[in-house]
Amino acid sequence: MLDLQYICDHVEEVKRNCRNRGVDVDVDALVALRGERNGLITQIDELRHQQKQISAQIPKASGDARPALIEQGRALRERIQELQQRLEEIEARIREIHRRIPNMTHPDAPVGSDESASVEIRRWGTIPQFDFQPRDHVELAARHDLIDFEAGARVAGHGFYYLKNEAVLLELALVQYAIEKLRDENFVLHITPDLARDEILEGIGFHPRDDATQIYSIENSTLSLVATAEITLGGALKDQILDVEQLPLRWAGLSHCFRTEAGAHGRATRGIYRVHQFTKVEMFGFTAPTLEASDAFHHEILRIEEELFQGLGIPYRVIDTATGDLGAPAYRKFDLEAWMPGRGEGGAFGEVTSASNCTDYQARRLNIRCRTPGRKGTQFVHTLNGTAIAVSRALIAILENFQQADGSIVVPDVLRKWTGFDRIG
RNA sequence: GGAGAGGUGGCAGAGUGGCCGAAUGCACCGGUCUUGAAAACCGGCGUACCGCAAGGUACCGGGGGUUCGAAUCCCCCCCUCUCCGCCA
Repeated sequence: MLDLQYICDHVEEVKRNCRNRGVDVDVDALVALRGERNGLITQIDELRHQQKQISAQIPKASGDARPALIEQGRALRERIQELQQRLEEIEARIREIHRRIPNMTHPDAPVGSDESASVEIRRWGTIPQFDFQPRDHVELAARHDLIDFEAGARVAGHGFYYLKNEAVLLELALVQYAIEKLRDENFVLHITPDLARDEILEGIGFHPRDDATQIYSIENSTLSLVATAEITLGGALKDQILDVEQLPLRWAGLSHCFRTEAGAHGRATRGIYRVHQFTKVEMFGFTAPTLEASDAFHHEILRIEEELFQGLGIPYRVIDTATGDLGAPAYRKFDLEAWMPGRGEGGAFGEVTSASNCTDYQARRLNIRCRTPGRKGTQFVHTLNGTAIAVSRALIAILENFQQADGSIVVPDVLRKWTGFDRIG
């Protein structure tokens, strides 16, 4: 959520930003409604002021002066209630527009309506050249009995799967690898709940009970399954006031992630690229409320993501996400796309991580503030999030990049201390 | 699942219809004292909204209600804690 005052002070910028992000929202209506709202508030405050004065007179008033005062008070109450009702209607309309306005955008973020406008910043690694026809991860998994899609479908439906045998150890190794790296980077480690209250999801920017939601909700409750530990990590400090000197907070969280993938059917449904459940290690940052602070943290998250994939030896490219593809909360977003030899015709890059700077957009909704010594009041902190390892997609990259002519798969060196084996097959 | 207790400012914790936006303590900020620090003492210190300002209004878990007037009374909901049961 943007500050309403900011929106009204920067109408043209906000409108342009909405256009760039492909969000159709009537900013002028918002400004007009706010004017109406302010007028009403002024009126109501004045009436309440009168009412208070009358009420204060009553205990001191003589017996025969009282009935008239009481009657005046009653009349004022009724008038206030009327105006109050109108005010609430207007505020509801304001909220409806307000919540649809996305975050502002980093000046360097590429402007464009979709993915195709995103900019590749750099590449790392060498795309493997195979002197045989490379298999995709589904074939490789079948060959080594690593993933049971049929059992997943029988038990939980399409999009669920069982990891088996070496894949189990690979998942655990990837988690350990990411966790160890983040501990070395001085992140506070967490294993978070896999469910969260809907208000937390909304604060982060998800819409749990919407029609086209990405979120599984628990019936007869206000809980939903989390789509990422971003939700539980960010939500953990809801309504808290932090000391700016203890910022930035560097947090990491391990959780399962559940996604309905509504509307994604028929799109890359093969294998474990797009699934309803996976395991992920996530980074989250709370920084001081300045673009310098959050920008610096953003680049640090990106650096860590790159180092994780460099450590695995998986080629990737870094994408600066176009405005139309940022989603509402992000001010800027970098994605890592790993090379996946089995993807598309002859291999393709596939998204494996993302790193977002959400500035104060989430903090305003979650009411996470900080206090600065010598400064009056509080400010909303900046929040950031980034993927350390999303296991399912990292697994694809490992299986496909490190497959050998004989069908075996070489395990990245950095994982071997946890897998206990250096090759599958 | 059963029984009970409770939700008040950054924290702790008073407050059962008007004198309460709210005592007190801690924390924090400024000052006196001190070589410096601590202690002690003095003063200040919630958030948000409306207003050019003076100032005003709202906020005691959330929502409704009673009343001229509600932190305080009534109703509904949410949450937290304790004990018991069940359970990895």
